[in-house]
Amino acid sequence: MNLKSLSSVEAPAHDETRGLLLEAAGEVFAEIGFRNATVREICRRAGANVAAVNYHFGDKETLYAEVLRDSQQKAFEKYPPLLGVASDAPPEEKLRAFIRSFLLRIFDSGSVTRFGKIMSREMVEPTGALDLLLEARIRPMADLLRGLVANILSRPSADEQVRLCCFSIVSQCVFFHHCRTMITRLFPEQRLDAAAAEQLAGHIARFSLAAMKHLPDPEALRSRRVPTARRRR
Amino acid sequence: MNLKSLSSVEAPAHDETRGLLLEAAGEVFAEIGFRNATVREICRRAGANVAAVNYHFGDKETLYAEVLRDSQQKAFEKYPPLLGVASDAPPEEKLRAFIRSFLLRIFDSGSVTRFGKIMSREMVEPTGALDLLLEARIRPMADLLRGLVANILSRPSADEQVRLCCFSIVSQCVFFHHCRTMITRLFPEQRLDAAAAEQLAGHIARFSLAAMKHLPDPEALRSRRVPTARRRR
DNA sequence: TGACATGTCAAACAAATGTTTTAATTATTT
DNA sequence: AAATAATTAAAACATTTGTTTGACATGTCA
Repeated sequence: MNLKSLSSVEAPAHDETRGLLLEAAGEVFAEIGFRNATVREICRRAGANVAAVNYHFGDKETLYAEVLRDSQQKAFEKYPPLLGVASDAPPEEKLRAFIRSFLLRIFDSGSVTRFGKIMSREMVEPTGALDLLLEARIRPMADLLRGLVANILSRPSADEQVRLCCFSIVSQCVFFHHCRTMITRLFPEQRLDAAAAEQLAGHIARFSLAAMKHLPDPEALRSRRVPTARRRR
Repeated sequence: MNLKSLSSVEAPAHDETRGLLLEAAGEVFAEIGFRNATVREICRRAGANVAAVNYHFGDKETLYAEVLRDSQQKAFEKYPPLLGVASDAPPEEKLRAFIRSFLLRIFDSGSVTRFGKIMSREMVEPTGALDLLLEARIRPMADLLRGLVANILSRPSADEQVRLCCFSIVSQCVFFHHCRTMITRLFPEQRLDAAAAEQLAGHIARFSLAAMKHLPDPEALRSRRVPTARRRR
């Protein structure tokens, strides 16, 4: 009857526990990782029976893959790689936007931050679920950044210098979730929240743009190393 | 008799298994981490009984702490922070040495590399063992770097700009063990070994020095943001 | 040699944990 | 309302894993 259709719209009753499990699993996996998380704890938080995970998802691993897919979707929905910048903007501005949304994706409070936490663990201890994200999300991001950097450096995308600069930029962004523990212990004065993201994004963009604009030319650098160079200074 | 003292010099016979356990544990912990490692696998590799770990070290955690202490010791013995640079060298040259030895410490083949692998995991999932290293090794390194950067930027050590630049430099170094998985999947052409360490160290030093030399002045930057700035261009 | 400390080993213990089973309950359809 | 399907619940299962135990061997020293 209409009562059924109505309830199914505002709250999907029949798979309510499935949703609760997904939510609880997201929390737990982000907090302590796939291996350390127990289905018992997940079910407890979801207010469900221990058997619920296996009934709704088959096994723990599939649940994890589902959580990763879900959190990644939400993270990129809220913070697309070039958030708030026109498609015809200059590459420097696009790079700033890229760095900023990267950091916001990490420092967002709430459930979005799960994606970053889970990804940190995937870097050190990859599961099969990572491969799904790689081609769908990560590689397009990498290609986008490579294009921007190539443009800024006026060099081909496949250039070694371009690749190295991409490493330098991304490394500064991921640093803050990978090393959060160490940073807060060594530098308690450094805040790590959404407000800090804006500050850090500004620094990383300035630092990287200054570097790329004034990087010594690789060809000149090579010839400088040759012992038979004509001029010593 | 002298037979005993002789054998104890060239090979400590009486605690031979202890050494074998330490070695095997180093391998296993570096490969799969503290949580995933089983004392059974460690003992198997050491050719010892399952009870050996508890007999020689008390428990698994103490063994882990011992491994971390040992690997850290060896890593810094072989690659001190300012490897191969005179104490009166200019700060730019010291920074180059700092970056280079950082990377060599990571990419060294053999048992030294364990330190980097274990540290990567400690960043994401710290154990109690991390605290021991923090004050003894990590903080002195951080202070050293901070001093160099402050010198290069001609700013006080406590300056925010200095702290941010330290982040930028260290992040580029640690990137290659934290994200090794992702890097090799996205950029199979990027080698990650001792030879690559030299190449990468060169890039990171050039990139960071170029950035710091040409970073816009923070005071000028702040005033530029003020809406009542006198001159628009 | 005999007493004693040290080290090793096989077996067992105890707890944690992913998964399965089977019955009960609830919802949906005929 | 009866039948059928979907979901939940409690208990049990099977495996893994850190640790302990008690017997046995080995070396040391009086």
